[in-house]
Amino acid sequence: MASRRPVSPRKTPSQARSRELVDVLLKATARVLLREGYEGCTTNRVAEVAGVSIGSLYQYFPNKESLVVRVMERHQEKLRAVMAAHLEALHGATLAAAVKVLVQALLEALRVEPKLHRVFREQVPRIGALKALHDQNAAYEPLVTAWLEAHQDQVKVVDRAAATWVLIGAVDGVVARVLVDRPTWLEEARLGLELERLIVSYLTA
Amino acid sequence: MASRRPVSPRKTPSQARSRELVDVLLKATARVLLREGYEGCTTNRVAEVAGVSIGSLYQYFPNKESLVVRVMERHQEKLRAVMAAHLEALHGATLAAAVKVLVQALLEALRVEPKLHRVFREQVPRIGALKALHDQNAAYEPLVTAWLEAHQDQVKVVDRAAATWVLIGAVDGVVARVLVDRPTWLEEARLGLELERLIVSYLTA
DNA sequence: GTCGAACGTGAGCAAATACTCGCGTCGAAG
DNA sequence: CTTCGACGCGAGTATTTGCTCACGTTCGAC
Repeated sequence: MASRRPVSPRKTPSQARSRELVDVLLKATARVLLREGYEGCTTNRVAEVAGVSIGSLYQYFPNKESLVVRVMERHQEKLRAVMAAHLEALHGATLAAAVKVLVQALLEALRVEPKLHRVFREQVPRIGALKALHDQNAAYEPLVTAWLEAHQDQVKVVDRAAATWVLIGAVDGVVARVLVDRPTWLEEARLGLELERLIVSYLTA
Repeated sequence: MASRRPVSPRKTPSQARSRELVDVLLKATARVLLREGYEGCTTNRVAEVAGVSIGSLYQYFPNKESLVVRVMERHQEKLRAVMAAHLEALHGATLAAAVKVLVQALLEALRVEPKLHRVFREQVPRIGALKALHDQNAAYEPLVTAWLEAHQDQVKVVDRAAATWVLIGAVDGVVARVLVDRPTWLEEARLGLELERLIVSYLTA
């Protein structure tokens, strides 16, 4: 292998054809990730699947990691968009209603590309620039804490910081398990109901 | 790299010195995993750290994956042993008491080698023979379901199968989050209390 | 039409890495 | 003491893979 981690800056696509090329490359990366896994996702293979020269790939992406980072970022932006569309309904909602909204928003977001989401979780290592992307949902910490504070009259919580991590961890864990072991449950109402019960009962018991 | 996935069977250590060699290799693997991560855990590096010839390594381990598999198996055996030591106290316990026992058993097990545990979770890919080891806690499914059935008089659960996955996922998720973002909490009582509340309130709400 | 810049190409390099093989050493059974 | 198999060694091989570079092509401004 050549020198590890080339830092050399790459071109930014300016003309239409090169912007399309970048798009084709990212789609190919996702495709390869799905079919061959992270280890099989080599730069040469991505270029081949994209029907693009390996040299062109390296004009816009400095290394393999940056490819996967961009694909994950794109995916997470989609998730955020789907969730954001639901969060309007939060204003002035009771605790139970708010939880329902949040859970439904989360589940609908996960239905966007569950297979790809699973590959990210199972195979993409939590290393370097990729690590930050995995910890994305840890970024919700202040939001959850604030939300708990806003509903403090309806919530029985001793330690708000601890409750925040427990909530995030628990929901994230259930989602991960379902994604891997019972993916079809994403389409069923039961999962949402159980998640709501998990959250509400923990907060109000 | 040589031919992928050599299936050739390896020697089983019979004399004392070779059994020690295998032990040294496994300890070195754990050490390298901790310090250099999974990607940096090459067979050559493991042999070097172990102070052992690369050839000797390949006499007892057919490939890199088998090394990591053995290290994870060893670790999981330790966890099981720690947990098993606590599970005597389960007989005839009430639901709340049983949950307390289970949570404490789990937390004590996690305190064995949390750093290593974290590396397994964060970096070891869920691929091939390693995948099964990651899904270890999914193996608790029938036990949890049976346990729910045994306490059905104290538990308000609609769908026992769904509840099982929610429980396993939630606990696993909280543990993962704590291990990564708040490792010091493993030593504090608060975490156990919150976990108990999460489980008990979900089951009895 | 012309010219310079952006774009696209793919053969091929350099480093890394999983793994083998031939040879020397040690241990223990007789 | 001899012998034989288990043990241990590490230089070396086959292959992969991330990445570069010299060259040809297309685009768009003038």
